[in-house]
Amino acid sequence: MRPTVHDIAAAAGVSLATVDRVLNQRPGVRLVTREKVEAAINEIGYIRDVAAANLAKGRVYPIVFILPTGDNSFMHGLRSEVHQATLRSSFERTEIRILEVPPFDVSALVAALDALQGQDLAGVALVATDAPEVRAAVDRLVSERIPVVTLVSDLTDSTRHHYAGIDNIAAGRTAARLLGRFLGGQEGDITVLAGSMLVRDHRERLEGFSAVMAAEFPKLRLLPVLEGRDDPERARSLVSKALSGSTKIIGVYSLGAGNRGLIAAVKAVRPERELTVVVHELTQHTRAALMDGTIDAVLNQDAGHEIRSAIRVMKAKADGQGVIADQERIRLDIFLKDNLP
Amino acid sequence: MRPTVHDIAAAAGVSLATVDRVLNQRPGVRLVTREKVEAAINEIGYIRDVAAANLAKGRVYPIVFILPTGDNSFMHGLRSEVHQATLRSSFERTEIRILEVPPFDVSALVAALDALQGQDLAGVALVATDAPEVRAAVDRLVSERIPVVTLVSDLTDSTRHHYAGIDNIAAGRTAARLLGRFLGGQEGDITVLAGSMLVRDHRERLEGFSAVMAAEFPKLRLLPVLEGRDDPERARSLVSKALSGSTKIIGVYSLGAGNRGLIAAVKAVRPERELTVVVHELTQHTRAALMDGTIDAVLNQDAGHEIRSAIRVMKAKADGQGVIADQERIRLDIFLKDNLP
DNA sequence: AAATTTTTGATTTACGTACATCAGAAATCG
DNA sequence: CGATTTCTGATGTACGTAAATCAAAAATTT
Repeated sequence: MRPTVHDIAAAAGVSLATVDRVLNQRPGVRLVTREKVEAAINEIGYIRDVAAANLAKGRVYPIVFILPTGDNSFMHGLRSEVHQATLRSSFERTEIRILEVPPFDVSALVAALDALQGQDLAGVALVATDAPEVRAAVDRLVSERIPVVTLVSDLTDSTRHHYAGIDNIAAGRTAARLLGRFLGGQEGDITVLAGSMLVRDHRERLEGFSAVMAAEFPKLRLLPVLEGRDDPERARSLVSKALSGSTKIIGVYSLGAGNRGLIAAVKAVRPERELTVVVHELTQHTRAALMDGTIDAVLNQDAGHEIRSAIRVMKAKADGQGVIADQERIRLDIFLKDNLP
Repeated sequence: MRPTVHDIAAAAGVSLATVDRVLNQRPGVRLVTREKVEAAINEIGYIRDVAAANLAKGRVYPIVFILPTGDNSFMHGLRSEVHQATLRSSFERTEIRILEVPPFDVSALVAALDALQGQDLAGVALVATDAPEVRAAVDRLVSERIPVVTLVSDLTDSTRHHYAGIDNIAAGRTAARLLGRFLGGQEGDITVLAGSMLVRDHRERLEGFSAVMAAEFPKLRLLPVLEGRDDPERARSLVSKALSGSTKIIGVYSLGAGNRGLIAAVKAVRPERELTVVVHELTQHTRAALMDGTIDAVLNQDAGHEIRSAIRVMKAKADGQGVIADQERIRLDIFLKDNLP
């Protein structure tokens, strides 16, 4: 059986009350006594039973998710996964609140973050727009000892505790290799559709994609990036225009959301044009397009895993505990039509 | 706050003791009273606080893992993940025991399973060799109300509670499409290296692979399957012989373990021969081969996830609880050189 | 109706921790 | 040295559940 507070008390030759004072950093313990107790804790390898402690404390974890509004399927999925999590909240002792802010809107995000200051929170998770103001607002929360986790898109140089999302540079590189290999040795143009260069995940995907394309597939030329702002209609018109503008386009990489529009644009030129298409985020639209051959591969991050991981990490940080790093690594899923879940 | 046993007692107009008798199926409650209590439980939506119950019971979960011996890296990895789990056992209240049996050995596996009968276990996890005798032995454990989970390779038609592993037909299909697309429109032979057709995962991978190859890549011909018994040395000699036997081989699919040997065989004919190679299981050897270009893609199942998932599921079953299905789905990882973890 | 059996209630202890109170001991101050 | 402050111990209650005991009530049997 693992040691308890009683064992510490016995080992250190002090009373239970003193052990409690040390463990919970309450005042009224002389330095020498405190050290004696801490030595005993280390020696017998005491680890607090979090379940029992939570029971005694009646602990709950108030958590806030800040998510972008917008009607693309990926964000819908993310919101829906947070709602799923709220259904489990009585088991997990969480109290989840969702704030919605306009996408790519720095000041709205900052305002939402600042409004959380002073609240007693076990954690804040946000889809970050990568800007200095946002970073500063996050740092303010962190300095209030509130655990902060970035979701999907990370924040450069901030002090956030954790990032629950994929390695976007690797994702871009992977997309490039898939597209390049699928195209065999063909020569032609590649068009890239992004959401916005204001978010770090999109920038990083592009960076990885461009690097591998340049280094390993010299016969493929990248056209200037289209910014669809993750909006299906805008994406459709941009891609349509690009396709009619150049007949040399043989590949498409969509690194953001709004793929509903992209799929429509590609379908409109089929079957006259042969296109190899790699996109991000598995939704009902991209899934159908993968099945019917409009798309060749979908790169995905599992929103459910991200949300659950973010919650686990925030709770652990709030308790000053560690996490199983490997378990919290969000993986890049690659879906071909054969391995759809 | 969620309702407690006290709330049930008040709602049903009975004492705490009676509620306890109903909840824990203890004798001494009249049918009408029991129904009254059960009605109250449903009405107020009581859910047992598992943490508090475990605390009160001093509950531990004795779990047995039955793993094949053998010196291929994948099984080493699997064993190592179980060891990792034992390190967390004081937190998770598990008591994990590992039994080792020779690989592909039906009677040894049956003997190990039967030896567990009558023991008070919270779960048994095994890498199944797919045979009727094994299925019968598993069914015997299940009929003793011991939760049984198959790991990595499933058992046909058994009553096991859960399978913690990937969809191997999908894995085979995916391998075929990757190999087919990477080979462009080339014509030639494909050689397939398996471990043993006695295990269901290998059979299923082959089935999926063959199906997609036949249906979508008619220019690629499958050579007879080589059975390497997951042994590196045997794999090396089989593949070497095959490569020197036919100069038309342009692709290799290794659906089992022992890839150390396969890699050596491929390297021996490089760079004269151009081969596209897809293998299963990410190990230090396959990782290095992916990096240096010997291998083009690695399909992987995350052993750590499988073990942790198996433990979560066994604990939940032992408590008669449900699981988050999506969380327990083991995903097929596809690794190119760009997205290695 | 009495005797017996079955069912129910009341109460207590326990799990490991948190937290509060009060008295007593030890240290520090004047 | 006494007075004060600081530290420590002893003790009790609580969290939500499990499990046991014993007494009392209700149902059943004779």
